[in-house]
Amino acid sequence: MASFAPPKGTDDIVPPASAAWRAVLREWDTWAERFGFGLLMTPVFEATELFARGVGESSEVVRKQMYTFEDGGGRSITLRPEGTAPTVRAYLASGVQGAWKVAYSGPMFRYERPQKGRRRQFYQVGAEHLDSEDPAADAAIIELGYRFLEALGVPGVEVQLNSLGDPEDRPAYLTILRTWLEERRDELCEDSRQTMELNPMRVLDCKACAPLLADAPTPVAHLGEDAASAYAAVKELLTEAGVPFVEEPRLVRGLDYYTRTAFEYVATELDAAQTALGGGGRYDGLAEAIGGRRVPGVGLAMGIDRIVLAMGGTQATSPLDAFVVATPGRDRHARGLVSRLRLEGARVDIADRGRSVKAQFKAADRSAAPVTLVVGDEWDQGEITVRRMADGTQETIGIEEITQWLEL
RNA sequence: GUGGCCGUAGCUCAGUCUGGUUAGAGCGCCGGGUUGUGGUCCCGGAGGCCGCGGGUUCGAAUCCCGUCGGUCACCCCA
Repeated sequence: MASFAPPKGTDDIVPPASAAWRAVLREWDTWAERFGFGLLMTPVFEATELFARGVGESSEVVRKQMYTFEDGGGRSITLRPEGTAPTVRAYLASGVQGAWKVAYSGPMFRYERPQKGRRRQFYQVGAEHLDSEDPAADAAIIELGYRFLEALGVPGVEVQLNSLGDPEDRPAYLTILRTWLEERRDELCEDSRQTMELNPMRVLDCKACAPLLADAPTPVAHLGEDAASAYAAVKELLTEAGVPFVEEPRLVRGLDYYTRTAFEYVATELDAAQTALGGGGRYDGLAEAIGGRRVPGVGLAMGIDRIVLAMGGTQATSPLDAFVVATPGRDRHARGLVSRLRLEGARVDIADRGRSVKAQFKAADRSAAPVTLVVGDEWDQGEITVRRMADGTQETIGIEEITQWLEL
């Protein structure tokens, strides 16, 4: 037998499970629009250099997780591992001046060993607010993500918040941190000792060293004046908006471009390996890092795979309002009825022609539609039979009453 | 990149330790019982290179080696 399995670490997302995905994407569109974010679509592949410079050479993503290949023209191409760098590139490419609020959704790619909630091709929704330094933009982004998860009914969502400070404050802080880490070098795990050389701040995130790091100097305790007042403003605005959050001084994100605000949405009810539903932060230096002018910005990204996991298969609503069954010889009438109902906005389906009534009812049952409409000889009297599938009760009604009966 | 577990029907699995006629079950699917009624019941049917390759043997789903795939965790992250 031929193997039709998709490539390692990728999935076909098929019904009925895909219903949850559809719900997530719809909810995202709704909330992004409510918050005033336009739609952005960028290529799924970009020049490798964009991510190398944007995401950062010291990040795990760039060092060993990129899908990179050479195209027919000898260019080094990379399947996008995240959406922020492409967004900033698109902003610079578009020639737009001033604030830009965009939202996107689509597949991202990272070459890793797959496991639960972590795939080589995974899906994110994201939003970015460019050319804004106002902490209100940070707060609105965080609120957007929170409202979205709330509306989906994701249980146990916790917003974790931190500030990583401005680039100008970074060298002084890093010196303090390095010194502190050096003094305890022997107590750190092997990974942390390596991370220390590459990007000392990320050591703070090491779970194995967590007890030791409880007293480590944190970026939020060494903020410059501007970053400190911005952080205070973000917290105040979130409180006013009614978005609960917890401060997490050792929260450090894996991508190198973050400055000031950093946050994560954590699903406290999931296993440790999948708790990170999404996150984001401010990236005031990113546009310059990829060779553009200074464009401060803040954004968020969330993993649809993780959100669906956290929702725990809660979607139970029927995908159809009605299923139509045709008795022998009534197929044309039945199909005409289906067309009419669809035009009126109903979600209706019908089986292939030539199937026995019994087989059609079986299909109706499987479709989970709450009612079945039977088109039979009563059609000639302007009537059809409607059957409630839950309890098997049925009655004959006038054709014109259908719309009303379906409560459309 | 590291480690554990697992590959037999569409799905879940038994059979593997102790090699031996045509490889099984449940569920699902299709048809019939009921030529206009599903979900229950009864009957029938389709559907298997036992992951792949090599080796041992008179004989391999079963033993050995390799390989590929799946899965979970570490790392990291979404």
